[in-house]
Amino acid sequence: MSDKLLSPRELRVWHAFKLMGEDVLTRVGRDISDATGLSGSEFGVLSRLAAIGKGEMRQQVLANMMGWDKSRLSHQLTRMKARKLIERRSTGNNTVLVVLTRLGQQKLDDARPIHAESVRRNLLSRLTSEQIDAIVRVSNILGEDEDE
Amino acid sequence: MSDKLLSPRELRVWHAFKLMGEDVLTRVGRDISDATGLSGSEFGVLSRLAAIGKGEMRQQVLANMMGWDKSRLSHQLTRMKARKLIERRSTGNNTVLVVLTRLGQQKLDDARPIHAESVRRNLLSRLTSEQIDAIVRVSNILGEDEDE
DNA sequence: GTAATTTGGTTGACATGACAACCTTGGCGG
DNA sequence: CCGCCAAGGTTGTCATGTCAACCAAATTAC
Repeated sequence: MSDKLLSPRELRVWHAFKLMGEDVLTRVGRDISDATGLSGSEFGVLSRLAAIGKGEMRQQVLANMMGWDKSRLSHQLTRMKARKLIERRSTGNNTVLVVLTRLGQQKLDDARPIHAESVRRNLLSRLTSEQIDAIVRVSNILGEDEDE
Repeated sequence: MSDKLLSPRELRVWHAFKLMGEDVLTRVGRDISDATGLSGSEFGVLSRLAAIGKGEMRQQVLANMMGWDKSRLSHQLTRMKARKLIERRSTGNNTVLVVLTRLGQQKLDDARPIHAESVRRNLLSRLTSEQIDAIVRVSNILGEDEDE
């Protein structure tokens, strides 16, 4: 069990694990994109913004919710601003508020039912509730920091 | 259960599912890259090439093993050729053989133990064998084509 | 106070991915 | 033969990610 290399069985687990996420993510992303023109990332950002009531949020907070670093978020917001999906509002001190635009809100409303249907079709409806529970537990374990 | 939108519980499952893959993939990729300079994709390509004995393979076959389309593979191979990890050998007809170079083989040998250790540390050792079995089963289900 | 650090964010360069248009070779129908 | 079309790859373009360097405001350390 602890050779220097992975056994064929371990390798199969690894490949299964990799494919599992990529596959489903790709499908859901394409469903959203085909129907609304939003990318999966854009949908994610818009969703989080809208989730907190006023549709505005500091970048730092948003980055944490997405699990992204500040650079990645900054680049993404630059692109989304160019597409008029969000605005950046400076607060005088050195923080920036990200604000949902009218267009962003509307695209989000369009995309939500598509997203819900796609997630159900590509993920939830294909698994038993035991399997779904297992995923959530595994995800919690793997999301923990290594050294604790 | 079948509203137009996802319930908070469904949403949590979705977020858990997304994070699970990204997280672990990123960690393993970084371990390999830090230790050897190979990216995760490069490691994947080299592994597959080496797995089939002679270390050479038609692009088509390789693309299928990776689950990539031909364009993606072609771009990747172009970059890897520039880094002297592989060569392309034309076969006279219109197919191309991808061949592992000496450097590619050596980098692969360096990376393998790192990869094995990282996959165990970040994935295998953190889960029970029941959870591992569940992952493989779920992956098989989700990898099936939608319409069957 | 003021230097050193931390916090919040931007930017440039480069690697990676998706998609569509395009080239070439090989078969095939007639 | 000739016209077509499929198979195998390449290429350009654009979106996305990562990394490191950078800048300014806010804290913290002396």
